[in-house]
Amino acid sequence: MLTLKQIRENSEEVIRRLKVKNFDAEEIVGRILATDERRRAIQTETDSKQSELNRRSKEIGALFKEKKIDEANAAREAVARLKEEIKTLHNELHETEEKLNELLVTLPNVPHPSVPPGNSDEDNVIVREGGEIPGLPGEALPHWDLGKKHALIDFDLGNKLTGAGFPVFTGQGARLVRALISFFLDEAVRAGYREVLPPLMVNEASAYATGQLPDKEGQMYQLSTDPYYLIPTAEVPVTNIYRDVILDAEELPVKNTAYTPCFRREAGSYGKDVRGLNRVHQFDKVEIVQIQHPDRSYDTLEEMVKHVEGLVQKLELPYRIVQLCGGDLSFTSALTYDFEVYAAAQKKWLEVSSVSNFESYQANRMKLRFREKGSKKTRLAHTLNGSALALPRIIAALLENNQTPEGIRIPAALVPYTGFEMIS
RNA sequence: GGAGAAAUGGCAGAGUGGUCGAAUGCGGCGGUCUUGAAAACCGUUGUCCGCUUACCGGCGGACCGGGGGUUCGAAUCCCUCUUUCUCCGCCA
Repeated sequence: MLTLKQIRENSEEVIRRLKVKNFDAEEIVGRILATDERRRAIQTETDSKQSELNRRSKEIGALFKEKKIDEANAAREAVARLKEEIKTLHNELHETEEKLNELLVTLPNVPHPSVPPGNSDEDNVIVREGGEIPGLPGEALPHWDLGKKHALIDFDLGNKLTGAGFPVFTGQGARLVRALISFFLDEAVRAGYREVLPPLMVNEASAYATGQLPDKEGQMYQLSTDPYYLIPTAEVPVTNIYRDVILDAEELPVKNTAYTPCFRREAGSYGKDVRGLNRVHQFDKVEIVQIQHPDRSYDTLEEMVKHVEGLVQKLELPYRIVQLCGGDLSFTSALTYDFEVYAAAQKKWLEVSSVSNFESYQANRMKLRFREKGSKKTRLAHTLNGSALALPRIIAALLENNQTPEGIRIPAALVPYTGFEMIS
């Protein structure tokens, strides 16, 4: 969430920039400022009363020690009312703090000044394109047909075992999944990321810290037996490693990578673009996460984009990088680049990665700070993450684009991992 | 799942109702000594909030696993939750 300082000192700017996200913050910001003022007034009063009580308690203790029992008892009665007042103020303070927090979490992150205005993905800006779109013959098959033809992906079986959106990979298909995971992890480790294998379920505090709660509660699978959520992305556990942590500035940037399955309910998205692997409830993804000094976080964002770009290039996929417009930007992000690859049989661009800078929005929620050498003050760090990469749509594009009369060609970079050059 | 024990600062560990944000040791930081380093010695060393301050800082409040309670006063007593350890059971 945004810091109170940010809102207090730049309220006009916050309101103005949130308009780029099509978010009208005017009223909420007003209420936040009023509630904050009230909170501080109550705290000042509580503190001074508490200070008095503390002082008197010490006096009473001293009186008892001097055996002045009557005086001590009189003093005890005298503080009774003070205690009542403090109790009332305390409750009020608590309520006000809670209310303030409830208001704060409804404010999305402020977009970076470079974010273009817009309402939907149609207003996103193409930053860069690369690779070549293959010319396929008219009878080219979409990946769901290829998956069936070569016994790589079984959607019906997944439906039997679990339900729609839980595909089963088989044979060379399963092997391709494993190869991609290993390839992506190796590339990340080569780029200096530490490999992490986190839990696939997280508690409420973790889901809250990265912003899944309360904003996207309906998108996560929740257990009914324990208060845990199935992770929608490795971002959640991996970023939360640093919840309530104070780092030394020299430790930055902190770079972690993790492969995990991801679980998403995808409530509200049906019909459009959900065929085959285009949208599923469980999928595999390698995520890269960085914690960086605020002065350098945008350089880091570029570095991460470059990393992801290197991956799609090695996979020889036609791609484009788009900067999300305000309306398409997620609740917690300040700036996001999406990667899309072209699936030549479907003739569709498929989103395979999302690389974002959250600035201090997540860090503030999870109290992730760092300290400059020699300084006593702590500052909020910046958090960033990106998919590197999400598998299903990569597989869709690989299968579709590389189909030949002899079978499906595996890009050279992947062959050491698959152990075969051709699916046939 | 059952029984017992425990949770204190970066770490180890003392503290069982007041003068305790907390002894001591280690670690960290600054210094003395040294050509340099080590050792030794001296000093310093948590976080958050509020008020104040041009700045250094000052004052007040909170925090000894989380939440609640008893008391004029709680690290210390009580309740509750969580976690860890030991034993038993189950188990890949």
